[in-house]
Amino acid sequence: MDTMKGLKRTHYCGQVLEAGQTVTVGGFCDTVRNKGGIIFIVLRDRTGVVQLTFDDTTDRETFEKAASCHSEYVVMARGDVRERESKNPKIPTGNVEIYVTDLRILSKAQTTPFEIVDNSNTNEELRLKYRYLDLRRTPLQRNIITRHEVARVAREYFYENGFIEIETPMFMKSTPEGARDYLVPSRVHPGKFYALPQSPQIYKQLLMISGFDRYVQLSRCFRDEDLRADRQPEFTQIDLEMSFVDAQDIQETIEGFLHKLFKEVVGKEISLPLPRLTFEDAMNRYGSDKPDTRFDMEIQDITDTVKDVDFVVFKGAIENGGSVRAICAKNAANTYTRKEIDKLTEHAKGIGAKGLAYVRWVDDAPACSFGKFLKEGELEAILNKVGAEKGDVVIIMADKTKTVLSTLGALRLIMAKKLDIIDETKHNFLWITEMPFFEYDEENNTWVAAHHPFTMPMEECVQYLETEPGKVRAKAWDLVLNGVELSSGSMRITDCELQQKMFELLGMEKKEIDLKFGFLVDAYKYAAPPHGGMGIGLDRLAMIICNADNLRDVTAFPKVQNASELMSQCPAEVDAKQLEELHIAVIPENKE
RNA sequence: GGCCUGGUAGUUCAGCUGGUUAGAACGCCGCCCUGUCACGGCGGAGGUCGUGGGUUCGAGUCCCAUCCAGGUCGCCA
Repeated sequence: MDTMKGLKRTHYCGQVLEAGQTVTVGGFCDTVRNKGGIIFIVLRDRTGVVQLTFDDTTDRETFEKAASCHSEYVVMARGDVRERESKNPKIPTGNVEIYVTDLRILSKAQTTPFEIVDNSNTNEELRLKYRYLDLRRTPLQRNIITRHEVARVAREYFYENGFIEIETPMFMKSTPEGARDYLVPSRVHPGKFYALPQSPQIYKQLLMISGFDRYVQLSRCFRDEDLRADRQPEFTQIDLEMSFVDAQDIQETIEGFLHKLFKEVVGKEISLPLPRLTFEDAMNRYGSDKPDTRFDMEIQDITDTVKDVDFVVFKGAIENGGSVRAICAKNAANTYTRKEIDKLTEHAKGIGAKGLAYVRWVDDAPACSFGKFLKEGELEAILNKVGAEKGDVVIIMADKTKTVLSTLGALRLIMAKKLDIIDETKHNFLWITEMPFFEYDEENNTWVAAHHPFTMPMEECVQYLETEPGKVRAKAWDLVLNGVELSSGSMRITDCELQQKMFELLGMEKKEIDLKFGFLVDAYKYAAPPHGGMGIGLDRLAMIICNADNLRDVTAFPKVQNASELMSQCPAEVDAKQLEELHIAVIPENKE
């Protein structure tokens, strides 16, 4: 094995070189093409590839060394740049090659468990086990670097706009509301635990009370909940808080950031201000609090149109205070055959629907699943109402309005995907405003906070706090991009009395409040500027910018669905001795 | 916890209503090749069919259980 003694890297592989230069490069052997009398090695580093060439003008020892190189060996090479005899227009450095005079094999590689190629079909499980090899692949390198660019622009933007970056603790007090906490035991406090932050929420509010005025942090957050494609147990937030502002100011600040980000990283000018939709409108039109607006297919209320239809399903729903709503899928009749609609219905049943009615308009006569209940003109009225034409499929559902909306909202996404009508090049941002303050917990028959308990209600709703909690809207908002919730923010309560009242409304006893949030309640007694803030999911933002459909593709070392990491095999058992030091006894899982 | 999908050479896959010695491509190893770039030619090695049980004369294939991975619902104030 060689050393790099006497060599110093002068260029990266992806840099465009000119004939006549003498350069030194280092990297991984991407491919070795040994033609017998001439050898080509494609050398790769994080910037790209360059071709190294060896032939009968190369000295014997170097030539033989080149012949012994294999994929993924780490080498350094010094040599002269020449124009290629046969150029390769497919790569940026394809016009030149390096005639190597000094080759050093710095590290040999065992055959890798999968090929390090751009379009790897290899099972993700294996790639995650050897994550460090997977990360050598160009597409992942590109994603990780793009993620870095997002972080870089965020820091630049917020620093330029007077934000101060302050680190808040990773060890904090557990507050069992909301998501489950990851707990950290304490050696010196037997039976006591820290919690890893789900967000720096409380600390950043305290920083406003301390007068820092504008705070930002790229903060790791932790939630012990089940994973999804867009949910990892640890993730990064661009977390910020601002004083002497209202919702509009905060949103404008974020819009400024997104504008700069997309201009610099995506090369795209997004037009401001970003569109806004109230929560209620979003639910009514898209059946979701995070609508994907890259396509239409909006939900339409046809309750009035069908109120006289003699169909027990419609009638029943309307009599019980529910509604009948529909989505019209344009030109879907060929894709959505009877069989496909049945499949869709099965799926709908799986997510809470009792069934679906449909109209499939192929030929001149639309096929209607409830046609036999219809009187003259009623079908035409429905089709007219939803704007259906020949070739369309109309999906109709009748039930409690909440169920209808959420189900049709889910079907809308499934159908759009299958119909391939989503323009992947679009970046559709959307503010969702006037979020509901409370959610009804059907299991326990109580109202629970939809946000953290420091969220400010809208002034005009304060009067309903005790009488009609369902009517109360919060000074809280979400930012949605292409149907993914990117960010959420709110104004905070600074009035001690109102805060006290909120805690009471949420059913918290004074003792409990003191125990959990006493320090925060106390803090607000010493005056606080009006303030609010947001947390932007950096991982999700990077995911969408990279056009990835999974957070794992923009996370260097991600966890899999059961929150373990396949490479290091964590979480793992620990020594009995360690547990003893921490005063922890493990109760075996109860398996029946 | 529920539902859906998948697990066969190192990798990606094929393997029919159960039936000789489980195949292909890429990768790997050896030899040849002076303009390759998805290099090419010739030859070769490589398999506990995720695991455990069952049905059968006979199981990669059928049944049951289980493990692993993915998606999703619940969950994520």
